[in-house]
Amino acid sequence: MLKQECLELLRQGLNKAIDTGECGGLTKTDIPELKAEIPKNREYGDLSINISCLCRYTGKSPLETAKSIVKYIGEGEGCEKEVEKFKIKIAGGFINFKIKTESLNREMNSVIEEILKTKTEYGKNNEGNGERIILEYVSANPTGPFHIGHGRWAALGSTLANVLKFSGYEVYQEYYVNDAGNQINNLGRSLYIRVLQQLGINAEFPETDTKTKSYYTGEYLTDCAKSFIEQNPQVAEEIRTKQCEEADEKTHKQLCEFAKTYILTGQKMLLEKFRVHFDNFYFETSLHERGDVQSCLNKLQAKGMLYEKENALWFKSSLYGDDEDRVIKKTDGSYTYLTADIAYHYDKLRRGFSKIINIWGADHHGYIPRMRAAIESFGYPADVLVVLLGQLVNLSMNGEQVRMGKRTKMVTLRDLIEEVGIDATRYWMIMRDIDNTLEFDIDLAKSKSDENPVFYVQYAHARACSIMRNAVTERQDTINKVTLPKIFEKSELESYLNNISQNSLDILWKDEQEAIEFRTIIRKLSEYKEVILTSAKKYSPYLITNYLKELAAVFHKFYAQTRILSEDKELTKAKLAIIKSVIYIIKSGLEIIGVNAPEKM
RNA sequence: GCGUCUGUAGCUCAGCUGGAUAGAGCGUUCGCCUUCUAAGCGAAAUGUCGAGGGUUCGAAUCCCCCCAGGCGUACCA
Repeated sequence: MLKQECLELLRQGLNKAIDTGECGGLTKTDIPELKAEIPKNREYGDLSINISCLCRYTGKSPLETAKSIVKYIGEGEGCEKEVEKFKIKIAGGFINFKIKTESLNREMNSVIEEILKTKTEYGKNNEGNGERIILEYVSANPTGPFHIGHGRWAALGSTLANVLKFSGYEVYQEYYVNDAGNQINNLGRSLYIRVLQQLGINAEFPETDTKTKSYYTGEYLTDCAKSFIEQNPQVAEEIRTKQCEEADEKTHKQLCEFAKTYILTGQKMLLEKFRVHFDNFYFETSLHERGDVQSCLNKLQAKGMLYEKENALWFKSSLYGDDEDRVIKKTDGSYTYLTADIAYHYDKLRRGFSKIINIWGADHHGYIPRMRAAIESFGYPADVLVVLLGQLVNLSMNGEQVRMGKRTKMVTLRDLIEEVGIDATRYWMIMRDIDNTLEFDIDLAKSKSDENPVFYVQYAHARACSIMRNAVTERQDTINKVTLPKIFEKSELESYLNNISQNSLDILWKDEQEAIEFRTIIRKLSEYKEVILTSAKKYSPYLITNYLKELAAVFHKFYAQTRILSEDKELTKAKLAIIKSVIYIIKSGLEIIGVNAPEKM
């Protein structure tokens, strides 16, 4: 890599300058990490190293410091020097490297060669070195359909899993099902009302103002009630004859179980459809059944992390930075949500994952300190737990905000997917940083125009594919009304691309004007590696959508100004090598974010 | 009150591990289809980077404070 070579040259110069005492107080140990970057303004050169940060040690101005370093590099005088591959020029505190054309072209050739050899695997790296990560996301309650926010976590989580895997992590995707607690009782009671209604009995949801007893009044339980009656005719008959205000214990249990399964099944189907795959669905009830919750409490007890107060059992989370201690066992003897969740996270640790990543909605942020406290109580470092807090989604339609309430009529994820499609929904859900509230404009996401980044990127892919097709098929010349022969036999072209040699690409650099265009697009392609890496390191899938949009823009521009297919077969082949590379990278990027890469549009 | 996220062009947002003149897209105006998809390309205009301090050779970027908005602040899950 030329970047490393620049840095190496600089290091050599710097060391000599230090040895000869020209760098004032700068010693070899306090040299900060220097970076070679592509300058925004390309007139400065191809790569640039900023050495201004050394000035505090050297006691000289940036320019003087740069001069004393460059003095010991290569041939030439003063501010302009030359080495085998670069021309070096000082500008203020910047040392700029202009890569000599021949080296540059060779670098470009090698990028294309690597892409064509690795195909959609280009950019794969081993940053993670097999580290085992458990990624938990969505984990919606089995009490209703997914709302838009769940869609964001689903898209984000599945993409993150893909990026991390691409970067050498081993990722286990898990979904936690909160199938215990009051909410399930509420669900069962709500289903009972719907069943009564379906049986033609006059029943309404009671007005409630207590926090522990409420109802899910959404329409979705109506369908659930229908299938309950269908599948449990005797029970339905009993209910009809008794017409009680509330179901008896046994029936209630049955209703709870039915509703839970019904909704969960629907959720699973929707996730699959949305291209989100979980390795495991983890049930809260299983924790209770195995006694894991109790044994986890024993563990905390043994560590002196629990105490009794006001007839409840408390967890000393404030010992580890939480604002206050938290109730672990209520006065009525039941556990809080936190209790089971601590047991769940303890289980994650026990299963041997070295990193626990959770995607939670921003409304759960207050929950982080107590969870972290639990992790630390068990003797694990606090940073094994990474919580990615996702800001919520604002939906707008016809210029109006659509609020998403949970228990009233709302726009669900299913509605959204039906309206705008899976590709657009996924793309839109991840294209903003997780820290930003997402403005989801349904009309825009639906539009098949340049306003919509999804189509812009997909269109670039389809366009590129189209060129590849045209290269190996006969075409109609509409003006002269003749059939143009195919330029290549399919096998001929494929064999060329699959066994690419760098020499065959040298033809690209003959025409100076075109060479500039080729370099622009190849440089963009080579950025993909870094985008993947940063995206994985920062847990930021949106960087990939940003990149894809930029790559698509570069390609569209390239397409407009450069003719690919021509009589010159050798040149055409080499150009097609670039086009094929573009296809691989876009395809790879879209695959990672779970969006289709259509070959025709 | 406390915690947390956000505040960059009319709109939606990049840039925020500090660096050389702050970038896109949309919208506006004007161009480009006689050979590879015009779902595209080109040109023009647009900014007290929320305000104020500080650190630094250098700040949209780091620190402090203030202002505005979202979210949270349960023995709910």
